[in-house]
Amino acid sequence: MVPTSGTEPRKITINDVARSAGVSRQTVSRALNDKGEIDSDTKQRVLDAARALGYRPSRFARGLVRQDTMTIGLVIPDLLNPFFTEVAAAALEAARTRGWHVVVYDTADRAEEERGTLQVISSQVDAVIGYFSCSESELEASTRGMPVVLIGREGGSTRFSSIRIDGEEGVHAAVAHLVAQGHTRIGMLDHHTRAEPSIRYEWFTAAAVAHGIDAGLVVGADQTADGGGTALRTLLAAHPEVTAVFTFNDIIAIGVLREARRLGRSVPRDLAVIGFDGLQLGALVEPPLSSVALDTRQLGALAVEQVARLLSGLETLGAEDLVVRAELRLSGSA
Amino acid sequence: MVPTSGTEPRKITINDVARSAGVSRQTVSRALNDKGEIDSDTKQRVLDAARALGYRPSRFARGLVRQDTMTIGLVIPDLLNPFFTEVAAAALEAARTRGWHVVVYDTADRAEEERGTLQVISSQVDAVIGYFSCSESELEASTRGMPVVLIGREGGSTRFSSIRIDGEEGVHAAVAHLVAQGHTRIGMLDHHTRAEPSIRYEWFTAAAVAHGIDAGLVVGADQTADGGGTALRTLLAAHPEVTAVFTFNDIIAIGVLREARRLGRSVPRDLAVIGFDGLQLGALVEPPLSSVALDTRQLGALAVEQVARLLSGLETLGAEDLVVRAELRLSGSA
DNA sequence: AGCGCTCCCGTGAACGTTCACGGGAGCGCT
DNA sequence: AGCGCTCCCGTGAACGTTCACGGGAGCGCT
Repeated sequence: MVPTSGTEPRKITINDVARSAGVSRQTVSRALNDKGEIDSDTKQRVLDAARALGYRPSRFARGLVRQDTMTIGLVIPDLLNPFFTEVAAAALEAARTRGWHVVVYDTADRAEEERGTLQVISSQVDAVIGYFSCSESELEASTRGMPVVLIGREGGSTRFSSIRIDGEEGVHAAVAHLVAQGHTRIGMLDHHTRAEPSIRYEWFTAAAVAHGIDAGLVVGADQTADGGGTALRTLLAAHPEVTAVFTFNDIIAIGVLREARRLGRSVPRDLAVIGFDGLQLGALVEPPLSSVALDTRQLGALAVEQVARLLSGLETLGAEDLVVRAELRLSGSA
Repeated sequence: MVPTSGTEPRKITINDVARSAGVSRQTVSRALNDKGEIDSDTKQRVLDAARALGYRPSRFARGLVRQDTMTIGLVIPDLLNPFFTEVAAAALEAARTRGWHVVVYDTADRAEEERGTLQVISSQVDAVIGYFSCSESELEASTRGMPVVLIGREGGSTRFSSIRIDGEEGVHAAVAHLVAQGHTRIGMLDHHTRAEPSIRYEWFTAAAVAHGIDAGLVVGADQTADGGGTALRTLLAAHPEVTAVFTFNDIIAIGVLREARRLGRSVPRDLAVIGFDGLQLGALVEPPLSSVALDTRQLGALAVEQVARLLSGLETLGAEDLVVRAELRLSGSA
């Protein structure tokens, strides 16, 4: 019979090691876990046997009997997007202080990968924190009974907790600042992954209207630096009179800074720029980026905190507590 | 008796749901896993009971019986360091194509956290990819029998596989380029987390000697942009004649670019700068960063590939295949 | 009436580990 | 001699799920 490539050799168990070393499985367990109550010679013999056989303990069997580990899943669309890098780092930090493990899933911004992740995640983790683009019913179907905390998404149902990002005042302050600097033609580079405009655009519109300026100078942009550059060209081609730009996020704004330089426009003199997110990255570019900044560490900490409450059955945080405020932070670019 | 905060309510099991719904545990399993062979009314009753009780299946029990999931641990010192962000993203991507799960541990660059991670990781994952600063014997003690692939570290023993970063030629090319541009006083900003100089410094020294220039203009720098700025000031204070700088990595180089601007030095005219790593970030700063660039995606893919071979018992890759070459990539800064 | 088939459900066993407990051997002390 | 203690080791049970298998009820067909 030809052995197929799929025929795994039967898994080595603790009993195989025990037999090989001439001891009981309990003694093997003692040797491997550095417990006492074992002779040092015996211990060495067991360790040698385990190594010779290539034994690896089953984490499932171990986890089943001593139920002391907690693992959460973190689902993000793109780890290389600095915003999600910061969120992930914050979540990892908050999880670490609780001794939790974090399985990270990067869905590459594709619905297909997100669906695939949702299908497998429930058997891997005890709770989920994430940024999802699928419908709530899809989410519900694959996370039955599991705590789920959404980030940056207005939760329609009460099934899921969600951390809300409130930038209304911050965006208002940003527009007010630009107007105070004398700008009257302020463009916005929104994201364009969705058909409908973003809530950040709505905040911008409201602020513009409140200051009596045109809120219609809007162009969709890819959520990358290149996308920001391209969108800036489009915006300036359509509206050359624009002297200030507010962007959906910092990555787009950084692309704007770069493109402005290529176009020979000095920032902030010829073009004022304000982003959104307040990434650490904004301090590295020239000029340093002004931004409606939010505290990503607080965001991660809040998400983990809520998961902890959901898991323990404690009183959960209400929607009014699950908010991260974004505030205007002025730097060189505006 | 006062209930202590530690008294968890006994975990709800499949049997509790079965009893509540008046069926057997197998029927509960069928309902929850969308298997057939179940009446739709029964299924709904089970689902309701499960929800009412707050039942969450044990992933350990499930994993124990159907052994089909593979999980690897990824240990990095700082996810916010863009180099490790890229490595992590690459590893996640490579793992995803294999259907593997990845638990990420950020050790915050602290030996204590690294030790803590090592202690718990063995019961959580099937293999480890990581960047460790501890000794090999410590590593060995806590990863007994588990495949381990180290990145960017010369493996002394044969116990561990390691992905080597070979920048010798790339650094030589960088120095050659600077010399060709007329630079004779080239400084280096090494990292200073360790007592001994880095291997990148050794490459730099060898290249400098080969070109007959002084290799002694070296200053240690923190692995941050601020660290790079501070180190540049120190370097220029001691050696005002320096006209070019090679840095341990891109983050330090970006700090150098920023500091040069503050000092009124134009890059590359007054100061040429070449980094190491080739981060995507380098394209966002002004001027775009020249760097001895390595392919982080290849690095991640290679690490995951080796883990797969170690786990399956296939022939493993030898040291000569576990190499990522870093090559000079010129951009605006030099 | 008897047979086979489909639909639906339940019971014993197994996955691989740790926990709880029991107990033998050897030694020192009274 | 008897007792207690330490050191070392082994056996049954349990963790909570899925798999394999058996089987009853109901229906249609010959």
